This record gives sequence, C-alpha cells and structure tokens, in this order.
Amino acid sequence: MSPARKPPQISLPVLNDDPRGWEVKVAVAVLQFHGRLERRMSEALSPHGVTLAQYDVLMTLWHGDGITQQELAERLLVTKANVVGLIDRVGAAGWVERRPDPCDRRANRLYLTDAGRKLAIEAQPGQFALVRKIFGGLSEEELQQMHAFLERLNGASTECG
Amino acid sequence: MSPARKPPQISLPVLNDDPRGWEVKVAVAVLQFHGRLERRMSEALSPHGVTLAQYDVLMTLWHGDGITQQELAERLLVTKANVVGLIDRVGAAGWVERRPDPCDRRANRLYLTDAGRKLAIEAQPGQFALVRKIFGGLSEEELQQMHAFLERLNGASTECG
DNA sequence: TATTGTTATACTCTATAACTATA
DNA sequence: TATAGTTATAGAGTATAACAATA
Repeated sequence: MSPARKPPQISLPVLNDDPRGWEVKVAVAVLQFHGRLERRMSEALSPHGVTLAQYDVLMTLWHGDGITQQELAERLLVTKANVVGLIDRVGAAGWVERRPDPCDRRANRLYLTDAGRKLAIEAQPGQFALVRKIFGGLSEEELQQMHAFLERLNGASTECG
Repeated sequence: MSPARKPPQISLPVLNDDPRGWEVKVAVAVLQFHGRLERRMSEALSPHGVTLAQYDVLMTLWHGDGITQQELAERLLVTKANVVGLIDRVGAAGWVERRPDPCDRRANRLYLTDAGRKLAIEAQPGQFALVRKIFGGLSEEELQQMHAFLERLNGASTECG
C-alpha cells in the first residue's frame, strides 16, 4: 500500500511580482494554481492509498490496456528505467500486472487487474467532484475560453528551439 | 553544485478525455501545460546548476532577505524539516547563509550571499525570456483574461471544506 | 546493431517523529 | 509550555549508465 504522500513542492514564487509584463504574472499564477490543484488532488487520492503519479499510470492504462513499458514511458514523459519502479509499486499493490508479449519476448504488456479497475472506479468520482468544485467558479463559457488559451499554450510550449 | 535534474513527473493524464464537462478538460490542460512549463523552466535553470525548488528559495529571499527558516517553510508550503535540507543544499552551493537572530537565539535569519545574488541575476533573464516566449502566443488582453481566471481559481482552491 | 526491460547508483524532495536549545 | 531548528528515518520520483535477452 503506497503511503499517501503530499505532492512535490509547488514551485510558487519562482518568479515574483515583476514589472515586466503579463506573461510573468500569468506564469506565476499558473505555478501557484497548479500547486494547489496538485495538492488537493493528492489529498483526495490519499485515502485510496495511491499517489498522483501512480494514478497517472492507472488512468493511462484505464484509457487503454496492453501497452508496453516503453510506450508507457513515452506517454508519461519518463525514462523506461523509471517505469520499472513505477510498475513495481503499482504491481506490488496489486493494481497492474505485467504479461509477456507473445509476439516479442523482450516486451511486457501492462494490464489493469480487477483490483486496479476497482480502485479507478472508486477514486475517479472523487477526483471529478473535486475538479468540478475547484473550477465551479467559472462559467461554461469562461472554461471554454481558458481551455482554448491552454491549448494554444500547450502547442507553443511543445515547440522546440 | 546541485546536479541539474528534471522536474517531477508531469501528472498529465490524471483525468482523461471525459464527457463530464469542461471542468475536467480544463484541469487536464492545466496539468499538461504545467508539466511542460516546469520542465522547460528546469531545463533553463540547469546550466546554472540550480533546481526549481532551490530557485524558489533564492527568489523568495531575493524578494526579501532576513526571514527565518520557519517563515520560509510557510511561504514554500513545506515543513520546517524540509527547509533544513533545502538550506543545507543552497548553503553548500554558497548561495544562502544562515545568520543567528540576535534577538532570538533559537532562530536563524536567511540571507542571500553575493554568489546567490549573482546567480539570481544570471538566471532570471533566461527565466523571463522563456516565459515571454511560451506565453508570447497570447495577446496582452488574453493574458489579462487568463490571469483573472487564474486569480479566481486560486481563490476558490484555497477555500477549505 | 537496435530495442525492451532490468539493475545499480545517486540525488532531490517530501513526510513524520523525536530531540535540543531557547523563549 | 510553546517555538525554532535539527536529526533520523523512510519512501517516492527522477536521472544516468551499464547490462541481459531478444529482435
């Protein structure tokens, strides 16, 4: 059972109130808000004995079982070496299992167990409720606007160079 | 010299594309964007040999020297025990020093050293440039809108219960 | 040769609890 | 008694490098 720890540090005052324009103000606000969001999501998860990183694994597999560790590493933007430890932990908790790929004997395919699905079903409503609560202060139209902004920023922050 | 590591895991697909409304979509987008932002800020910091968490410390002290470890812990939303290690590390790098509080012999006051100020001066422009680049795709008006949304969300996510 | 997964090693950050010195 | 800082312990997550088995 993973011992319910707080999320990593929130990286709040990375940039302090500075006169150099709104970009920095927004960046600070994003960092600040993300810290709180992450913290509260972690707290909501902790009664289920799962960390946010582990929940990411479960949700990725919930979205689509049977991927390899390498594929999971790519989706999580983590090295394959780290996936080993991650799967060791969710595996030890009984939520995920490795099955050898019959066509490629180097590879493992990852599957949610019944317990893993059960956990996801139990934990998801709380997560959704929390998110609805936190974002409930914005209207649907405002949420759509913010979503559009973030999509554009996600595009920009993916660019190289 | 702290060895320039990547930020913690990005917590991306915590909630997957789900039919239950825009709150969840926006939450996923925030998590996603924050992951990229944090990663790129860390990368920009790593040539200076400082982590994001350590940079937080430096920026907090840049903003105002002479606070106690307890006060720093409160601002960083971290336990005082963690601040000990954090200050040990930035202290070992020569960026911050503890000076005993003359009025309260239990307390330390934290000060940026010349090297710490030098580092901040060297690292800040890169951070600001990066932020301007990432957020440059949004107009000033859009940035102001987004800032307003985030401020409202920050208020909401602070509420208890 | 390239790829999948593994192990080994080391570091940062976090949490809790118990402790010391001082207030 | 309460507070500031420390130490001890533990665990999660990350990175790099080298390795085995397989393709």
